[in-house]
Amino acid sequence: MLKQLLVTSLKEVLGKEFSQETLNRLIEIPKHETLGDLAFPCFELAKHYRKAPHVIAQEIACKLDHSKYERVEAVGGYVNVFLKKKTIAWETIKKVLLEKEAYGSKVHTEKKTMTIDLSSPNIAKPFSMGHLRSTVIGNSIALIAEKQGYDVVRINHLGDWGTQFGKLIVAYKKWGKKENVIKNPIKELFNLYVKFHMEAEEDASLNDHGREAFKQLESGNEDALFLWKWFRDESLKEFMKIYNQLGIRFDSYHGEAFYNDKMDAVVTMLEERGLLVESDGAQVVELENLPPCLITKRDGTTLYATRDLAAAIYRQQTYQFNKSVYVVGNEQSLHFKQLFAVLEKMGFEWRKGMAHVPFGMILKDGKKMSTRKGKVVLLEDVIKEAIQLALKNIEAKNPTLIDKEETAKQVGIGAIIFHDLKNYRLNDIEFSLADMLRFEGETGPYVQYTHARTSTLLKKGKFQIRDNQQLSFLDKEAWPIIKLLQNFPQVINQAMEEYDPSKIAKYLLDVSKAFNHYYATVKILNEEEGNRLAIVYSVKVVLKEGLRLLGIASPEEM
RNA sequence: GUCCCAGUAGCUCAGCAGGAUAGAGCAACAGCCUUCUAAGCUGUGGGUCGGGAGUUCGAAUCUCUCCUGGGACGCCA
Repeated sequence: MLKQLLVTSLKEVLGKEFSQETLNRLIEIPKHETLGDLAFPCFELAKHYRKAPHVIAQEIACKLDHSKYERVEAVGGYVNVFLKKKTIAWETIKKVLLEKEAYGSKVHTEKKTMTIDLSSPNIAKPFSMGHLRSTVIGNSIALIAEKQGYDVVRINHLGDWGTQFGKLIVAYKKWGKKENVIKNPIKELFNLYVKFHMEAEEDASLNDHGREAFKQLESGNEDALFLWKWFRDESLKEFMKIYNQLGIRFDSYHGEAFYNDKMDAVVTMLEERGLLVESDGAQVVELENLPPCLITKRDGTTLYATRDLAAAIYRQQTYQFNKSVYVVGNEQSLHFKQLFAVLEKMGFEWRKGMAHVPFGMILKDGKKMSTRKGKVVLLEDVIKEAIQLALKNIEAKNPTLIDKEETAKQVGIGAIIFHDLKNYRLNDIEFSLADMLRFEGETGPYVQYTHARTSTLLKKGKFQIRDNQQLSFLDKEAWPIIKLLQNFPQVINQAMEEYDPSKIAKYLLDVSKAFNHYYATVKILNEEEGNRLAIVYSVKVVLKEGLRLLGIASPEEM
C-alpha cells in the first residue's frame, strides 16, 4: 500500500510525537495529479509546534528521505509527494504477473465459515426485480468472502411457509383448475393469489378461512400438504431456470417449512429461560428499546420470527459459522433487530457474528411495487430483452464473432447485474428498463468491452509471461492505471468490510476509463510492446477477476 | 405519533473515519475511425451540495433543528 511508504518516511522525520495511525489518517490522495501522488496536510501539526502550517510543510519537505521519491514539494501547508513511477509500476506488475487471478486474495490460517442468506423468493409468486437485488448482491458478497478466505455456505431461505399458503389453498379450491396450474404454474398460482386478495377486500371472512387452512397445513393435514408440495416443486423448477441463467448456485434450499418440526424446541427454550410473556393471547418476548417480538399467535401457530430463530440456531449447530449474513430488504430492518435481540437474550455468544445486510427497494413511479395487486415486472422478461438487444449489437458491430449467442447472454446478463450492483445497496432504485438495457457509459458491457480489448491486444501481440521480464519503460499515460491496479486488494477489503459490492463495480469503471484513455492515446502494439503488454495483461487480470466477484462473465471478444 | 433510510448538475449517481478549484455517466452541443474492436476517446455548457444554526484554521462530509420523499411499527413475510 502506497500510503505506508509515506507513513514510514514521516515517522523518521517526526519521531515519536505522532503515531502511525495518526499519520495514516492524515495522509490523503490529492484530487489533481499536479499535486502529486500522496499529500500530507500540516494544519493539525500547527497547534502542536506553534508554527504556521506552510512553515512546517517546508521543513518536512526538506527533511524527507528524497531517495525514495521522485519529487517532494511544499505547497500552502501541504507536503506533496511524487512517487518513483517506474519502481512502483514494476513492483505492481510483477506481483500481478506472479499471482495472476489470485491477486488480491487472502488466505486465512484457521478455517472461517460464513453463511449467507440470499435470494429467498416466495413460492407461488413470480421472481420479481426485488428478489433480483437480494440474489445478485448476496452472490457478490459470497464471492468476495470466498476471495477473502471464507468457506461460504449459500442458503436460499425459500418463502415456502406461512398464512399465504393457507390463502392459496383456499383460492385454489375455490377457483383453481388443475390443468391451468400444470400449464403455467407460477402465473396461474399468482393469479389465484391476486384474486384472493381482491375478493378478501369484499369478504373479510376469506382471511379467516385462509388462516384456518394454514393451521391445517401446519398440523400435517395430508390434503393441504399435497397441494403445498405440488406448488413448491413447480415454483422451484421455474426459479432454477433463472438461477442457471444468472450462473448462481446454492448449498441449501432449506426454506421456512424446513424448520416446521424445530419450532417447538425454540418455544421450549424461550420458556425455560423465562422469556415468554403472554399478551392478548399471543406469546411474545419483550425487548429493551424495541417493540416486543411475537413468537406464537393467538391460535397457537408460529410466525416469521419463530422460524428465523429456529433457522439461526440450526445454522450455528450445522455450520458453526463465524459470520452469518442476511441479504434482505431494508423494510425488514426491525425484524432483524428483534431477531438478534432475542438471540442475545437467549445468551448465544455467536449472535455477534450475525448481520443484516439491507438494501433499498425497486420503486415504480416513486412507490413500492405491490405484488398483491399483480403489478410486477418479471425478471424473466427483462433477461430475455437484454439478451436480444446484446445479440442485435453483436450482429451490427462484430458480425463474424464465433459464439454470438453465448456472448449475447454474457453481455445482456452482465448489463442487468452490473446495473444493480453499481450503486450503493441502500439506495432505492426507480425501475427503468431503458437504464438496465443501456450498454454504453458506466455499464457492465463497458467494462466487458474493455476486457475484450485487452484480450485482443494480448493475442495480437502474442504476449507471454517470461521469467526475465523487466519493465524498462513506462508511458506517463499508464501511471494512473498502475495506481489503480496497485489498489485492487484494498478495494476488495473495503467491499468485504462494508458488504458493499458497489465499491468493486465503481473501481472497475475507474480501471476501464483509465485503460481506455491509455488505449486512445498510446499505440500499444509498437516498439515498446513488451512493456506495454505486461500492463495490458495486468489490467485484464484485474478486470476479469473484478467482474467475477460481481458474478459477471468476461467474454474474450464481443 | 414513534423509529429507520435518503435529499449533491435537467436525469441517474460518486464523493461523507472534515482538507487544496465539488466529480462521473446519461441527455444536449462540437470534434475524432486509410493505423491495436467507435459497446470507445476528446472538448463545451450546466451546481445557493434540501433550508437554517453550531463545532473547527477548514464542513457536501460531524452535531442540532426544520422541510420534503420513502419505509417500518403485534397476530403477513
